[in-house]
Amino acid sequence: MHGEVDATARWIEAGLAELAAGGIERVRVEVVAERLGVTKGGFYRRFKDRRALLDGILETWSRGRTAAIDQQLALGDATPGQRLKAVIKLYSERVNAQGMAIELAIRQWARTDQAAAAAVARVDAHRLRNVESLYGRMGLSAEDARARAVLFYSFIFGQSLLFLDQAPAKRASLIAACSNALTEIDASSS
Amino acid sequence: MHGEVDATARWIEAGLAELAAGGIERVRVEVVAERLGVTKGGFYRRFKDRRALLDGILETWSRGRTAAIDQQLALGDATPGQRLKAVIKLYSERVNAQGMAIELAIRQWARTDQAAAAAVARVDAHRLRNVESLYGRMGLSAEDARARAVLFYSFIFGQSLLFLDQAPAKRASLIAACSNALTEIDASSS
DNA sequence: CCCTCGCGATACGGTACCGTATCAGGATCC
DNA sequence: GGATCCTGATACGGTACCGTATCGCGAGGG
Repeated sequence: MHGEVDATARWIEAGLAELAAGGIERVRVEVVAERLGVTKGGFYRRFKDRRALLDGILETWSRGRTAAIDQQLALGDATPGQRLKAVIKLYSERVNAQGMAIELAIRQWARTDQAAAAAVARVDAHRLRNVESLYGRMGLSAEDARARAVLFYSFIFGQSLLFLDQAPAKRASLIAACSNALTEIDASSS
Repeated sequence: MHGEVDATARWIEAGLAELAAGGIERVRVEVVAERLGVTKGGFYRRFKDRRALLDGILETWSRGRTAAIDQQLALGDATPGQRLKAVIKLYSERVNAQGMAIELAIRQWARTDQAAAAAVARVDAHRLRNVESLYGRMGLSAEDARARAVLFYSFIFGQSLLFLDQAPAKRASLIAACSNALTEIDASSS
């Protein structure tokens, strides 16, 4: 009986780790196999080819991301501002370096791969809808909420591009300042 | 006589094009040679190895970026707000898709390569200094100006990650809205 | 007019990877 | 206790690339 994790999932997991470590180009069948401590013998029994692994990675990633958003949506009594700050913290904290590395690698990959681009678009739509509604609840018009949501996520991804090696302390205070700027609403909308 | 462009520069130029098209992993000696319409025969006469080409690419890129900033600094009678808007426009316009593709590819590369990380850090420091001083001239404290500059560049890179395929019209209006938000200063700093 | 020399083409061996085919060793079923 | 599977190891041919060595050609200098 298969009391262990599905072996297919293990291949995908290892593929994601490799993706985080060196981009999609490093997700090679034999390299991932070595990470798993096996040879590629069993790979082609579960996956048609390397591309099938890549598609599995995309599927797992996009499912996980949208699930995380839905879960974050479900926490009950936080104000919109608190939730926005929580999202920024979630994405900018050192704990999540692996997740952000995967995110960036997939986005880079999406520039030349249709399937990856579709997965990213799906996840982004989910994210923007969520943050947009938070800004809406803070009193912004639909249009302003949309623009603010775009600015919000642009910041989240942008800051991870900007701080490649920055000292954590300095980085934290800068992010906090931006976090404040992004979670305040002033009445001076044009 | 060598009336043509330096052949070394041509290799680097072609390498940058390949970098934009598919990331650093696609910058292969034989691939770049094909783009130039030659074989790799002459390559190893000018470059020690593939790594030397990559270093040349970094050098050319970082020099070009810092030069562009200095030049942009030199335009005389624009207000800080106008200059900030001009920078956003410069980076977000479709014309510059190639430049942005190079930028993102190098940043992804920098996640696993020391030399690339150093080049990016050099260019970023130059950029942040410039934008920071513009915000300073608009009346922000040094600290606030710094944070605002970080937010500014995070947005610039983030939006290029966020809009992989978006319809240009929708994209333009969203960027305009963010552009306004980033170039206005209100007195409500904490 | 030949000699040399810089240049790119060609040819080569080596490596890392893909995908296929085949094989051996345990579990499972009868 | 054998026949049957399921699984991962091994072995193979093919491709794309790296870096080196060699060669032929055309341009200048004597």
